[in-house]
Amino acid sequence: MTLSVQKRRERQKAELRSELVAAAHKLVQEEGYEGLTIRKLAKRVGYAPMSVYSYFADKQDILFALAEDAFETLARRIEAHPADDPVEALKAVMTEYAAFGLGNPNEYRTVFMTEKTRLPEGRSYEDMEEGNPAMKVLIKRVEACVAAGKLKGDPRAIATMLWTVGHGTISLLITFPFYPFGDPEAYVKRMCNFMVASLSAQDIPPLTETPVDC
Amino acid sequence: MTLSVQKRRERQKAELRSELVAAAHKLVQEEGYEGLTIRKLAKRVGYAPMSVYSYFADKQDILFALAEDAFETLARRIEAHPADDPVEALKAVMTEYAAFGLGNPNEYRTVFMTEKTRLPEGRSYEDMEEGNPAMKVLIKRVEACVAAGKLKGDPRAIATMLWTVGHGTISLLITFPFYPFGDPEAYVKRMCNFMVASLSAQDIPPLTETPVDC
DNA sequence: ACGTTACATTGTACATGTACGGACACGACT
DNA sequence: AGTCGTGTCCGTACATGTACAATGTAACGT
Repeated sequence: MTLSVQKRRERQKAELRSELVAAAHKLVQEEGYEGLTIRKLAKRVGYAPMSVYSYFADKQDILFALAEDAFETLARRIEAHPADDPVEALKAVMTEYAAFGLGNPNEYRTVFMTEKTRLPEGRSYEDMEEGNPAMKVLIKRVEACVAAGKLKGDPRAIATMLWTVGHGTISLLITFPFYPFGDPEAYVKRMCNFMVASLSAQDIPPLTETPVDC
Repeated sequence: MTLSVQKRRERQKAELRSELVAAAHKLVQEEGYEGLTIRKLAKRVGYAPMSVYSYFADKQDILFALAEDAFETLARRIEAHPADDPVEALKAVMTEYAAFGLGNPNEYRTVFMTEKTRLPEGRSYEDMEEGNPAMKVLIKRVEACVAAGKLKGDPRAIATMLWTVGHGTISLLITFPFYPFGDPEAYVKRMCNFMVASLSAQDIPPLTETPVDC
């Protein structure tokens, strides 16, 4: 019964990890984002500070776990949105994404604006989609637009470009709240509409691995 | 002679601050970005660690000073670029900006991707242009394009949108080097060309302070 | 049953950013 | 001249993240 023992161990470990994440979540809610320290977290669950490191590589890892939870709810919120017209459905992804980023700047920052020294242990790219389930929805809805003839070109390239602009918009609004963007929501809508209109007018080629001529 | 004495003091202080910045710069060159610590820096200039805080509010402030230096050289590099056609001149701003960001990720990060808890003491918005001289050039060249009839609309709005996309591109390339953007330079050029082409096709209204209808 | 091995837990220790308050020098004002 | 205020410099102290290694425990092989 070696396997079953191993699995029980893993399950135990996963449970304790979840408990730590829950405690961290409560701590953040109660004392704010900078109130989350390893020592306080350990005390909450009755462990020694260093024990936390059996479950998380470092503090970033804890923040990542918190942010992943938040992003899952984002994905659900996007999916839950009504999608009569494929183009409107695509716009909804961007506006919901932006609303989430502006409403959860800490989580957005830890996932999209911090150095990626260590990727969470899986194979690079899929892991990013894992930690960002919204990306999957985005690609799906882009494909729907292409299928409906509203957009033309490579879906992944289009989605990547949309992500690029959405991220630029959100991160600037977060980082420079005093810059005169005007109303944040209006600026988000402007960029969103601009991108959809512009993409509609072009045939977007796939991303190229090699340096390009012009 | 109160004034002159005050000024001498200020000059002295500015000199010492510059000396500290220079020492910090050398430290970073020698030991890398995480080798820059307050204690090492203080030892370099023969001060006690806490003395550094007479010249900088905190460590971020030091990093900011370093980054500002770097951005000034960026502005010079952009200005130095030949600008026969106004559209080409505009594209040159974006590609140089991107090249700088990809080549100096640490500086780019401290200026554009860190929380702005304390703005450097001046009045919000102009200070941002101060720390980012490239923005001034960008607006100027957008105005040139508008004047030449190549672009239509509000120059500041156009410049802001270009900045948004440029920043999104650079920060994603920096943060997710493993995401399959393809060749980074090619992706930068793609976004740059896409934006110029798209902006050419529309009349861009000014940024609005109030929430918008559609 | 017994030694071995792997792993969870922890105690200690260190480097770091920085808050706090003291010591001191020097110009300003009476 | 003497007192005071202001700003510089620094010694001490604390919270924090985390490296290192010791200790204990539980499963495993023999």
